[in-house]
Order: sequence, then C-alpha cells, then structure tokens
Amino acid sequence: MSVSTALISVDVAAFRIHEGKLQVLTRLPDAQATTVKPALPAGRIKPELDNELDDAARRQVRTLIDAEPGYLEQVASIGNHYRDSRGWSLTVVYCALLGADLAISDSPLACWCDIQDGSPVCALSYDHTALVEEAIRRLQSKIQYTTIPLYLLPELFTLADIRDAFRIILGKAPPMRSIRNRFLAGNLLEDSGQKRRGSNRPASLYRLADRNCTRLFNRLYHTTQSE
Amino acid sequence: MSVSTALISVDVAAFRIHEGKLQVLTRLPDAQATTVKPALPAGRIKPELDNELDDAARRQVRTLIDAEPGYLEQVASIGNHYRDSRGWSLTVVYCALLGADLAISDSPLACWCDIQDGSPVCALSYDHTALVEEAIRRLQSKIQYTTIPLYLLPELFTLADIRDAFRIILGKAPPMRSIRNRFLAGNLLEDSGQKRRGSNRPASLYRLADRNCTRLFNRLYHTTQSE
DNA sequence: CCAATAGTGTCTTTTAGACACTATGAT
DNA sequence: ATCATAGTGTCTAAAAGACACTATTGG
Repeated sequence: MSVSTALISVDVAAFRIHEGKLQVLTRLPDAQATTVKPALPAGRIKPELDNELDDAARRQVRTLIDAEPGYLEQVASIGNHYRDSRGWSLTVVYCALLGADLAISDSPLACWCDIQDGSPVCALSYDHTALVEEAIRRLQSKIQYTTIPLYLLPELFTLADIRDAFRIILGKAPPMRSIRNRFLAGNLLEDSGQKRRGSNRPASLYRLADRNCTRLFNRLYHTTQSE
Repeated sequence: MSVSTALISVDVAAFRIHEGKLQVLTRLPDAQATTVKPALPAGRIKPELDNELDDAARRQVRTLIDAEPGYLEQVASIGNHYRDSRGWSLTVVYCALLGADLAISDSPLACWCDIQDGSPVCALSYDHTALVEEAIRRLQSKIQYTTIPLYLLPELFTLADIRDAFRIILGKAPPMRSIRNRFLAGNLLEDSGQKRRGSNRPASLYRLADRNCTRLFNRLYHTTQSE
C-alpha cells in the first residue's frame, strides 16, 4: 500500500441483538497486536479492493464474520493529532446493523461485546469506546423516526420484537399500540402468514417488504425521549 | 506538508441567503489553477494548523471570507478512485451556514454562486456540484425539524424571515401560524423590543436566545414534504 | 378453567394546518 | 379610508399515548 493513505482508516461499529442484549463486534488482540484490549474492525483503505469508502467498511466487517450488514451508515469522520500517537490521523466511523439470525461463522478473533447504558462493557483499544458511543447515540436517535430497528431483527419477526429492540437500545419502548400503528401502516411489512407460538396467543410473523428501503416517519415517539 | 495526507481533503459548502436567494461560496480559478470553473473552498489538512477536522473546514472558509460560520456540520465523507485523476481520494464534506448580515470582506477570488432548485447555477470543478447538492439535501431535510434556518438569518430577524428561508431553501413554506407556534415556544427566541417597519404593521424583531444551541423538534412540517 | 401474551376500540393529547378574524403602520 | 402585512382565535387533522377491552393459545 502506498504511504499516501497511511493515516486514513475506516472503523466500523457493527451491532447485533443477541439474547436480549445489544452487542458490538470487536476483534481480539492477536499475536502481533500492539494492545491487549479488543478493537473495532478497522483498517486502511485498499485502493485495489475498495472502490468506495463503504466497500472498505464492509470489508472490515467481513474480516471477522461471514455476513453482510443489512444497514450501513457513516456516523462521523474524526481527525486530530492526538487519537493516534503516530501523528495526525483520520478515521471514518461507520455504524453497521446485522440481522439477529444470520448464520454467522465468526473468526476466532471475533468477540461480541455487550453494550450497557450506551457503552460497551469491555474497554476497547484506542478511542474505540468513544466511537462506539457515538454510533450508539446515532442508533438511539434514528430508531425513533426510521425503520432501522427492523435491520436488527431476524428475517421473520413479531411486532413485540420491535418493541424489544426499542427496550434494548433505549431502555424504554413506545406502547405496542403506537408500534402497531406506525409499522403496520404504509405496506412496510409483509405478513408471512406464519405465527410464533408460545404458551399464549400466537403472534403474527412479519418480514421486511423491501430490505433496501429505509423509511422515515415524520414524528418521534414521545415515550422514548430522554427529557 | 507530509505526503501522508496527500489525498485527504476537506470541502466546504458554505451557504448564505442574499437578496432572496440561497448562495454557496466558491473560489474563482486563479493564475495557477488547473481548471476554469469555480470550486468549493477546499484543501488538505495542515496538522500544524488544524487540531481537529472542523478547524480545517473553518480555515477553508476563512481563506475566502472574513467571517465565522454560525453553524458547521459534516455532511459525508466521500472516497473513491474516480473523483480525482491522481488516485484514490477522500474528502470530508462540510455544510456551513452564514448569517445574512455578516460584514463579510470577501477575497477577490470569492464568488457567491446562486442555488436554483437544489443545484448551483454555475458549473463547479471536480465533483463539487454533486457535493453541494448533497449538502443542500441535508439542509433541506434538517430545516424541517431543527433550528438551523435561524443560522441563515441576520442578527435581528422577523418571523416572516423564517418563512422566507423555508421558501428559499425548499420552494415552499409552512403557514405562518405553524412557524409562530414552533419558534415562539420554548424560549428559543428573544424579543429585541425593536420593530422592522415597512408600509404596513411593523414586525417584531427577534434574536437567537442561545447562538450555540441547535434544537430539535419532534415533528416535521407536513407542508414542506415533497410527496 | 386460568395465565399469558396478541391484538382492537376509543378517548385524550400534542402539534401542524386552515382560515377567519383583529391590529397597526404607511400612504 | 385603504392597503399591506403582523399577529390571534379557534376549529380540524394526524399520529402518539393511555387504557380498557376482546382473542387465542398452552397448560
């Protein structure tokens, strides 16, 4: 690689919901690592592999797991002279969302770190804890007026799964009435006809009508606001 | 400058409202220019001058005008191998907003290019037309649920000035009733006590209560939606 | 039968929007 | 007085939220 991109990197905070918790994907330090803490999947641009910046982000994720994020978004670019001791360094931070039931074959270095109260519970290398926190803030904000919570659910999901995603990400959720009204309107979801059964009335299983179309709502949920 | 940052740059779309039009700040080609078209204020990071990425953006603006943007926001980072013939190139695109009455002493190279229907009327160098369009889309979106329209107004402004900003930026505006309800609530504005007189009833002149606090509303204006 | 969760009906609240109304200045 | 624009009063509309209600399963 040419030295011209020496200090540009892409850092990805890739989230999933697993066993009722939000988790972020990290890489464990390996033999030639310079730190003992896990770090976000990150790396420099490889002009021969990455046509676009987004390709570089997807490539980082794929070094750890064999799955494609259903959603990928730039969170911020952070550049200054103190985040890396080698000099002025710039990183483009991404937020990636992974479906809950991807048959993920993790690399042995992959480690899913739980998120609690908006922060990863394990200390991360470099400034990665702050980067994850910023990605989580973006997620917490956008969950309230877009369809992105759906990208963290399994292929087939119930409306209660949506409410659970809110609880997991924000610590609180809108009432089911409001979730029904919002998500059942506008041909957003497709009824699979199947039901999820438990020791109670079975719930309808839905799937995303259009996996590539993120929609915006024109109001925020009040119940999910912090104030 | 070290070669290590050779292909990272910051590009700024700095907007103002002038004589009822939205304009973007551009630099005219000078003697040693490689193009005949104007370009956005842009340049590489100077680690010795720029502590943070935002500093680099502000510095670009100040090469053309002697004024500080009241609002500065990252729009996107764009990196690929076709936007610059010299190779894979990354730029962080900023949107900056300037108050309407800044006593701006422009450099002789500064050129305010009118915006019409979401695009600059004059052709810009490189991919700068696309960058401006992306910044405008962000502005058009955020004007509907934040206080950012206020950053494009003069120090003292009327409520009708806010409506005009909507018309200029979106081509349509919410009814004055809605603008009043939204902007007069929550101690956002401070009544200056002064009035603007015309051939009609004088209008109250307000100023921003807190210049550094951008607030969010939890609903979009319906009348400003495209559908 | 009961417990538990799914889902509906309906009233309230909030804020945008429509629109008629009044207010105040220049001429 | 008239015109133009500022600003208010008040009703409607859309969507969130509260909450009581019914529905459907396993046990």
